[in-house]
Amino acid sequence: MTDHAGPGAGGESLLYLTDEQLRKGIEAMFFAYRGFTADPDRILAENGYGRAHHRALHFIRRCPGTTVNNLLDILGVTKQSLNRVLRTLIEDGLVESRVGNRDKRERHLYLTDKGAELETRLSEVQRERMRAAYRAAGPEAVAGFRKVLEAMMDPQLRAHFNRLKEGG
Amino acid sequence: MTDHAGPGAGGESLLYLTDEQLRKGIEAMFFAYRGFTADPDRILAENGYGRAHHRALHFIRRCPGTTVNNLLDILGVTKQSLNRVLRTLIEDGLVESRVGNRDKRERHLYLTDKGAELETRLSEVQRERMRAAYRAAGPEAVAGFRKVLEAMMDPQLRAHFNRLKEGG
DNA sequence: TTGGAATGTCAACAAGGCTGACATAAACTG
DNA sequence: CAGTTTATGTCAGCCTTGTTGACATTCCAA
Repeated sequence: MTDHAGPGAGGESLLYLTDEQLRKGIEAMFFAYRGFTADPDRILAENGYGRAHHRALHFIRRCPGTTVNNLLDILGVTKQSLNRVLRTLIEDGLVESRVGNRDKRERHLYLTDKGAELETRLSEVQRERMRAAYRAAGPEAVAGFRKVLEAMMDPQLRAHFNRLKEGG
Repeated sequence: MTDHAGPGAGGESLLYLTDEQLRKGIEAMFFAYRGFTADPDRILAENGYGRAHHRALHFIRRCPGTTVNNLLDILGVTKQSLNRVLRTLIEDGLVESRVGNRDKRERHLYLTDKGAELETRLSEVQRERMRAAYRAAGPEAVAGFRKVLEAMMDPQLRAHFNRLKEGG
């Protein structure tokens, strides 16, 4: 893995990165993302949902009462796409949509108990995979992992990312 | 970012991982993957291709002469899906399919000059994003990043991953 | 020679992106 | 108050990319 840290501890010095090393990182992202989504995908398929539903459930749990517009920003899809997903989740009683108090144009989204239950099941297997990977890789690796991922995001998404409640 | 590494420096000891920390890692994967694919997606859209084409081009470049079956394993899609993509790439003169010598049922896949050119353009922007993230995060972070990603893969995919030529 | 493997192809279907157009209600602005 | 903007929902249609099932071809190997 040739750390090749350059001179001092602190620094951004030059970091030699061959095309091959970078390609390997690209492939690592590709294969890891497959693993990352594999477990929840199975549960979703059993219940007749897809990844789009998972994403909505995840962020509604994380930001209870979020508006549709905020969710659109986070997910980066069109309102038509999101609406299709939300409609089924609401019809199926997993998500509740409440008209806003201050601004009655806005809809605030919440998980119902049933929605929270499915979200928990999905999240559980995914967290378990993360936990196992974190443990296998060790604490320093975890810190590095998150640094690189954060640096890889588009700035606007990084802002969203950092705005989400940090639990640790 | 409160790394919270647990007691001593060295160890795998117990690594306390709250659900919130794990969720944050999940979100990091989600947002980072968006960034990861954003740049090539733009180039692909200009040329009327999609991510599936990119994946095929990437692995054909990495494994020149690979068979369709091998590619199916790596990509994890059905032969019908892959075939649709390969057909357009072959029709457009980006990929060449040569009948095998030893086993004439097999098709060996190669990029044409034109295909290599597009792959290079796609790869370039993606490598540039990786390079920037790696540099921003620092060498130790890169090592950790790859450790966690590798631990996150399904074993079978990890085997594929490790079989790919390592440039560093 | 026959079975099975590797490949290709056709058809149909679904999820989940997209655009464009249009509707409604509420809020804001002058 | 009139007009505009904002937030949301909805309809219709299109595309990519995944799926399954069925079937043809080719050819290695027993």
